[in-house]
Formats: sequence, C-alpha cells, structure tokens
Amino acid sequence: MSAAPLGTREISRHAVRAELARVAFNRFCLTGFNQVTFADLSEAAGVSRSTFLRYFGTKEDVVLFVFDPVGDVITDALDAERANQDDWSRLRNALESAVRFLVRDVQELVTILGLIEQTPALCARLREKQTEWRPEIVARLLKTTPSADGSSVIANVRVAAALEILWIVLGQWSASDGQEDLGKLLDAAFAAFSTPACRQTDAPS
Amino acid sequence: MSAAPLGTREISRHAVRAELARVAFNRFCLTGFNQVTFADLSEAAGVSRSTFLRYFGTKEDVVLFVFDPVGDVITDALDAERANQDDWSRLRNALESAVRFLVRDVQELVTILGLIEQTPALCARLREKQTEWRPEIVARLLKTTPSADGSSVIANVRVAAALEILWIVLGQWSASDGQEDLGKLLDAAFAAFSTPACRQTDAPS
DNA sequence: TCACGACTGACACTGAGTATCAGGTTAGAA
DNA sequence: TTCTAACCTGATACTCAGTGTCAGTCGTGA
Repeated sequence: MSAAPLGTREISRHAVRAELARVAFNRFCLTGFNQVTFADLSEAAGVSRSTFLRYFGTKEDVVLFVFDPVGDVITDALDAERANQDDWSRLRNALESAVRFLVRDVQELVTILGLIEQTPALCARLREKQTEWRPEIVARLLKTTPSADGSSVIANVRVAAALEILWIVLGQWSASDGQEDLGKLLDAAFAAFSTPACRQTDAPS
Repeated sequence: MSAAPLGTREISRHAVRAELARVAFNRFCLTGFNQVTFADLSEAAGVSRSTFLRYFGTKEDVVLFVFDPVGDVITDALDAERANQDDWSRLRNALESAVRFLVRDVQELVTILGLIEQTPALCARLREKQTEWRPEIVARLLKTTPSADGSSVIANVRVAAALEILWIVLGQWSASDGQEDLGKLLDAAFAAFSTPACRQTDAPS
C-alpha cells in the first residue's frame, strides 16, 4: 500500500497531529465547533497558536483530515474490482471499502459524524473534499469501461451519486447509533437506481 | 407565484441589492473572488463597508444569492408534475424548470458559473445551499409516492443524485459556452440511471 | 407636522488565517 | 564526536471577514 520510508520527523509530525486533533475534538464536542477558537485549542493542547495552525491549515481540517485518504481508498478499491462487473456493483463495493476504512471505532465515528452534521462549516468542507475525489474516481471508472461517445457525463453522474450515497448511508447509520448494518444500508441505497419501475418499492420481501 | 404585497421599502432594498451585486460581480470577474475585499467592493459601489455587509451576510452570498430561489422552483415544479409519473421523470422535469429559471441571460450565467467553478469557497457554499434544499424536495416526493417501508433513504438518494446532475449538466453546458442543448444534456445525464446494463452505453444510435 | 421605524456610516471588536523572524532541536554526514 | 543544515517552535505583526453598537438621517403613514 503506502511504501514510503517515513523518516522519524514524519512519524513525529504524524503523532503530534493526532494528539492535537484528539484534544481539539474533545473541546469541539464539549463546547461546539464554532464556539472554540484556535487560542482555546492551543492552550488546551499546551502549544502555541502558531504551532497549532501549522499542523492544520484550517479549523475544519482539525476534524476532517481523517477523511483525506477516503478518495484514494475508493480509487484503489475500484482497481481491485474485477472489471467485468457493472459500474454500480463496482462503485457499491468500493464504497464498502470506504466505510470499512472509516469504521475502526464505531463510537468515535458516530460522534464525529454527529459533530459534522450539526456544523454547516464542516458539512461544506467535507463536500468540498468529496468533489475533489470525483475526477480521479471517474478516470479510474472510464479506464476499464470507456464511454461510447467520449463524454464523461454519465460516469460523473454515477460517481457523484455514489458519493452522495456514502454520506446518506453514514448519516442514517450514525442516526441509529451504529446499530444498522452498513452493507445492507448500502444495498438499500443503491436500490434507488436498480428498481426498474423507479418507484418507492424498497424491501419487497 | 409570489403573491406578496412588496412595500416600497422592500422594492428599494431589492434594487439596491441587485445594483451592489452587479458592481461586485464585475470586480470579482476582473480581479478574482479572493483578491477582492469588502473594502474594495464598498468603495466601488459608493457605500460604506457596513452597508455592503448588511445587504449580504457573506462574500459568497454576493455571488450566490441568485440561486436562492432554485430550491423552491424545484419543489413547486415537482408539485405541478402529474403524480402518475415515476420519480426520475418528475425529477428530470423539475430540473428542467430549474435551468429555465436560471437561464435568463446565457452569457451572464456562463460567466457566473465560470467564476464559481474556479473559486472553491463559492463551490462549497453552493453545495451547502443544495443540501439545504434536499429535505423539502424529498418531502414533496414522498407526499405523492410514499415509501413502502417508511424509510426515506431511497428518496434522499434520488433527490441527491438529481441535484448532482443539475451542477454536472450546468458545468458541461457552461464549458460549451452555452451552446449545448440543456434538455438533451439532462436526458443524457439521467441515462446514467436508466440504461439497464449500467454500462457506458450512451447514445447508441 | 410629528413620531416611528428603517437605513446609513463610523467605530470598535473578535477571530481566522498568513507571513516573518530569531532561537532551539534533531538528523545525518564528516 | 562534531558540525551543519534542515526543521520545529513561539512570538509578533498583519490582513480581512464578520458582528455589534450607536448616533444621525430619511421616508412613511397617521
């Protein structure tokens, strides 16, 4: 996977970043994202405001940097898929990889999703990241199943729809406090495209 | 449609707002969104910085307030649709209403979309608005064709996908400088869901 | 004509994010 | 071990978005 030597400096930086984020996250959950300032955070973490800002470009990134690898996770998973599957199946399985990557600690993810949901600035920034991932994913999809007419509109729409599903499903899952089965939720969400009549005929059994 | 009496105060406010936005828009296109400050804008418009800020809560809104009615346009159009159509047809037609509302001056819309595209802050804020529209649209969709299992996941996915299509299509359209036919682009985009094999088999003729 | 509400400009303030600089620390080569 | 170059840190100063307040002005309706 990641075949970088990772010098000691890099390791240290990574660890400090994680610790700063941990301290900050507690504050955010306690007081609310907008109410906490960089001055508060740096004081709580025992570093200067300058240093804190050097580890995270923006306040949003203090929370959202954990989502950064998701784009790569999806593209990698898409490559691993057997190419003889249809687009939707491949995207669905790639999303499964994404949620597996994200769900390491259920309670932690539920908490972070809750914080994001009730903070417009975090939602916006997360959607921005999502849009950044799209071109790469579209390219990967087109590489194995090229478009007939050379247009990438269809691929773009499918990828955009899949990424929307990711957040809708995670929102639903976190609303159930992490109880619901994410695989089933993904299937239910993708059913929005596969039900031929395009009616609300979910769960017919 | 809008049956409000609209007092003179309201008319005046509306007109001033439009003029301020016009002046600001020119500056943004000339210098770039991030390079222009409220001080620049207020000076160019001949009002104080305070006044300018009173008309637009944020710098993003100076550009994006024209999109505010789109949510209502879509929900209204959805109501007007005959309920015996399937979800995708209704959404597609509602989107047609939305683009008709937006395309009053082709060149102006192309310019504004270009500005948005090359300014991450504007993209983010626009997506935020888009997310705000969704619950209302979903409710309207469910009112006529309720979900079988009481879950709104499928409706949410479909609406989210449709709204993604809106921006993908507008992006494609503005890339062609407003030459392409928006109706055909919408059809092509919705084909991403209707092609049964879910392959890139666009435009088979 | 008067009174009330809204609009305006001026000012002060908080907080995010950028840039710079001097001093201290560490990694890695000599 | 020693030296050096790269890096990290805290301090400071700065720009700008956005909020809040206040006194003065203007339009409207009674």
